[in-house]
Amino acid sequence: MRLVIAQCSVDYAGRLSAHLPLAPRLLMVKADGSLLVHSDGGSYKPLNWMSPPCTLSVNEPDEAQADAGVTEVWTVTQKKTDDKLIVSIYEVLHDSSHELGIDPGLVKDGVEAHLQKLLAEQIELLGDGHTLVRREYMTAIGPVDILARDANGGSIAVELKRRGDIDGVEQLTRYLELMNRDPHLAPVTGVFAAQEIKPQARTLAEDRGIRCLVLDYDAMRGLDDGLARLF
Amino acid sequence: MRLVIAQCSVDYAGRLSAHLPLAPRLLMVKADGSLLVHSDGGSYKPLNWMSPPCTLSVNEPDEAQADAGVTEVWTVTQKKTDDKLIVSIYEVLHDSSHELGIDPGLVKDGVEAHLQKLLAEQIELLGDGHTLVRREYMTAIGPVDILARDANGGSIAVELKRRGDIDGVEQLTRYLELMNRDPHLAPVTGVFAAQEIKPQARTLAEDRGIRCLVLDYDAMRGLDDGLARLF
DNA sequence: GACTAAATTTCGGTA
DNA sequence: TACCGAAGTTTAGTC
Repeated sequence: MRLVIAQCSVDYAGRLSAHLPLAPRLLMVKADGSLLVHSDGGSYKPLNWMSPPCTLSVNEPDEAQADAGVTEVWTVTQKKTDDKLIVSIYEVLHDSSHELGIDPGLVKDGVEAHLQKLLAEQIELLGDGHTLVRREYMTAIGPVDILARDANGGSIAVELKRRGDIDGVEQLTRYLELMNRDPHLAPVTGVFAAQEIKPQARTLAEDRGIRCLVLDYDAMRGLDDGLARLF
Repeated sequence: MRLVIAQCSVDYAGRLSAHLPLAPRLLMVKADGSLLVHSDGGSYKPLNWMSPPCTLSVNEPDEAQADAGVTEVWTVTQKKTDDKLIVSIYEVLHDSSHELGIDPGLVKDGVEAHLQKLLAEQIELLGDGHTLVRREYMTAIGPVDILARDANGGSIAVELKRRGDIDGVEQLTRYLELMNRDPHLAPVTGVFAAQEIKPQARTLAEDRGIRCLVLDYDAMRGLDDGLARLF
């Protein structure tokens, strides 16, 4: 990895056009040739970048550029998409290279997957007498997060989200439409379950006869830990 | 901005749990206190990070950590979400600080906006005899990208996307439902136009009587450039 | 400020 | 490998 702090301007041409005016920035060149241009603030997203696979070539400025004060021109190109990133360097303030090797990688524990597991274990949160049929119930247009039955044996399709948005209601609506055509399942009732449900999503859901259920992740996890301790 | 290359392991606890085993990595500390942990490959996304506003505190390792070879422990906390990032540093290979100042920011030109402009200019791509009514036609639930009329004077609502996904079809469906209640407009036909249309989105659209139109951005742009040269 | 839609999205899983 | 959905999404625009 090569780290360069430099006064530079940047131009990107590809899926869109973008330009960064002259300012000091960090240029990070990774081992795979990819380039990240970072400022000293904002989020984890760079101001501009080129994803691998790509190639970096360093060139002399032409006469006009040299007159403007450019000392180096970096061109990063991606073969597949024809994207091009051009960095005009005016002054290098720092330049260092480091051997890092390949990273062993991240170990992580997801959230929606965990929520689904917890709700499947605590299916009575849907209401008294509810039973689990199965998780990830396949349909022609994709898997329904949870299929259950209520106390009367009616089918319940559950769509799970961390944040309940309109998109999730649409998704569940499509599933319900399809499943209600299946005589083995119909009638199928929808439950939209999330840690947080946006008012507009709730309105749309209830307007369509879909029940909304707000889940308390910490409580569910706590109960799960409690169960784990008991057995 | 402070750049540190170090042997380190990283633990994150917050909306999920994540762990990075011991390896050399880049630690980028931005002026706003945010921290990015980068490896020497992958995309622009860091292996792990903490978004601002957050605070970084550097501490001595406890005895057990010191015995394991830890020389410094960085703790980054975000007050609002209670997220916590802990970096255990074993060996510092590089450490430098740089003044960058605030960045003037990115100037960019989107694609969807450009596509809309081009299609409005080349409205006959919708079919012979089609005429433009207006772009960004406002409805109660948001603006329709393009409203046009076909050769028979019938209304056409066009939803434009770079990538035609199911969401876009749902969006257009909502517009059509609403617009067809307006006697001045009805009947309104839908056209789903995109550079690329996903098979599932196409199926859903055609099932609802919405026509799909694949746009050739380069050709449209080329034609536009040609027009620009002519006039 | 809340909410919605887009992203040069990236990333992971599955058919 | 392509496609689809989620993301500690982030970001930008609109109401």
